[in-house]
Amino acid sequence: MQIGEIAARSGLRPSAIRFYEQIGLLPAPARASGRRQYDSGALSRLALIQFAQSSGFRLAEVKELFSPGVEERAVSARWKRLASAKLGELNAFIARARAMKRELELVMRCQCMDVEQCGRAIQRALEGRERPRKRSRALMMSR
Amino acid sequence: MQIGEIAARSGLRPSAIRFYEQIGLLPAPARASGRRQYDSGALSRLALIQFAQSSGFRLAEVKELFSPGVEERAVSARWKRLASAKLGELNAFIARARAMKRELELVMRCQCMDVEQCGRAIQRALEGRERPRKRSRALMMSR
DNA sequence: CTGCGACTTCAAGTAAGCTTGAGGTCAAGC
DNA sequence: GCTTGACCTCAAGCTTACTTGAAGTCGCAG
Repeated sequence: MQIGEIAARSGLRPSAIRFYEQIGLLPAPARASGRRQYDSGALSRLALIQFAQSSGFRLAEVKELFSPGVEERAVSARWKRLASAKLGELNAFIARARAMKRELELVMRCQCMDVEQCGRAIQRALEGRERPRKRSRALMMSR
Repeated sequence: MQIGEIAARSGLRPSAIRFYEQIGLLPAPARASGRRQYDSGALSRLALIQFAQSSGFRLAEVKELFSPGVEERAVSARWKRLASAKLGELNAFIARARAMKRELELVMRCQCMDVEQCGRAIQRALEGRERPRKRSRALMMSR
């Protein structure tokens, strides 16, 4: 299989596959006259990468999943460690999203005519309440 | 008020305030011997920016909130339009996060010893199921 | 006069996960 | 022999919200 075919089969673009190889996520395959030749093992590995990504893992975490340490020789052990950390992140994440929803519901009741009025209103409403010291950009939305 | 003081009062860094001015989010204030002089209106505006951000709006959206169009002259009208769109995004977002949680719970039951085995298992499990055509990176976690 | 701290501008760097572009190679088909 | 299409490498671009760094200015204290 050349890169175009494995790309089509996995639903990824050739550029993404080259990128995975570049960052060490996918082993460099054999070459025939300069072109990458893949086997079905590569396809499974791509499926695993995609699944992990869809479960919320970053590529760096997927990489960690792929690299056996001295301890966790079984991949299941690494999955479990990473997954429970990720579950915590997701919960924090959902909680933050819900807090945003509550703020948005307040916003829906805004009656202000101009930005100045609204700014003062917000300022009064927030007055005395402590401000987070460090700006935590907790959430970024999809495009 | 010089930039250092308004920064301290708003909890932002001077660099962030200059950046807001640069992208047209904050009007350029008067200057005294080259230095920016702010009034309390600027402080309210910063409070509004921070509140909008914490409600999930991007700076581009906040900018839109600040710019009256021909129609929506009242800021409340712009808030409502933006907020209802954002509510939709947030719901999609929470749904995606929950789907991730379900996948993670599957992962927690993994018994595989190595990556190859796990890759094949995932591949079999996903077999026949349609793959999303476009990669939608729906979620990014906080750092 | 010198040093200090706070300010100024402008450009470049950061994270993540790729994509895009430039410029070149290669085998097959006409 | 030439075109076409798929591949190659390497570098740079995209997005967002800033931060960081370099190099310079400013007023005030000592």
